[in-house]
Amino acid sequence: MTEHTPLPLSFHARDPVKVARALLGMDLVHLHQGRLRAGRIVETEAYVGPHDLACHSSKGRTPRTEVMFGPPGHAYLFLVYGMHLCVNVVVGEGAAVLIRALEPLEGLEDLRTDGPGRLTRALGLTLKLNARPLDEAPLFVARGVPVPPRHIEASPRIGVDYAGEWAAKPLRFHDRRSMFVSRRAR
DNA sequence: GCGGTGATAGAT
DNA sequence: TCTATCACCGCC
Repeated sequence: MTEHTPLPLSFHARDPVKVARALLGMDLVHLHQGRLRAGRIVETEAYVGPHDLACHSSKGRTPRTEVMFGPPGHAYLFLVYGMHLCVNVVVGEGAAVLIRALEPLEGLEDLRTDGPGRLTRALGLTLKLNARPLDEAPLFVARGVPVPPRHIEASPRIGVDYAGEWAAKPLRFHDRRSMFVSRRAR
């Protein structure tokens, strides 16, 4: 089994765009019922704070968004369209980074991990993981190989057309070399 | 292209 | 309580 070293919570305590770029090449690991499932992060989106109209925290502090105002490095999970979970890394101050695609590393054979809903299903994540720290089991971000800036492409975020001028901002990032970015990101 | 599905937030 | 909305996906 591959070695997986959790990153410290302080890794995520930076400008949200920097975190979104720095997470590319890191690993997302889920340890559950004796199964280890892990993938390399190849696509992210930054939701930069309450002033960002695409960001859930722009609705203010609610029971759901409270975790985004908490300490960096914790998980923010939510259900969209009644059946798909999305997983974010909290940056703090109302900001978070959505993980949109993984390259399978371990325990994900024959499962699709290109897309925010697919990857949470493949990893077996549940809403119960919401607000948990991401530096320890069962769910953590592990040290990987950073993606050099020349291989990172920025583009508009997916599915946020309602967000006015914020919809067009280049806050999605992906590793150009990866075959596993979600379809609409290529 | 279209609809399933259920948590969430705000209205009633 | 009721209703609108939704950071998606699979199938047509």
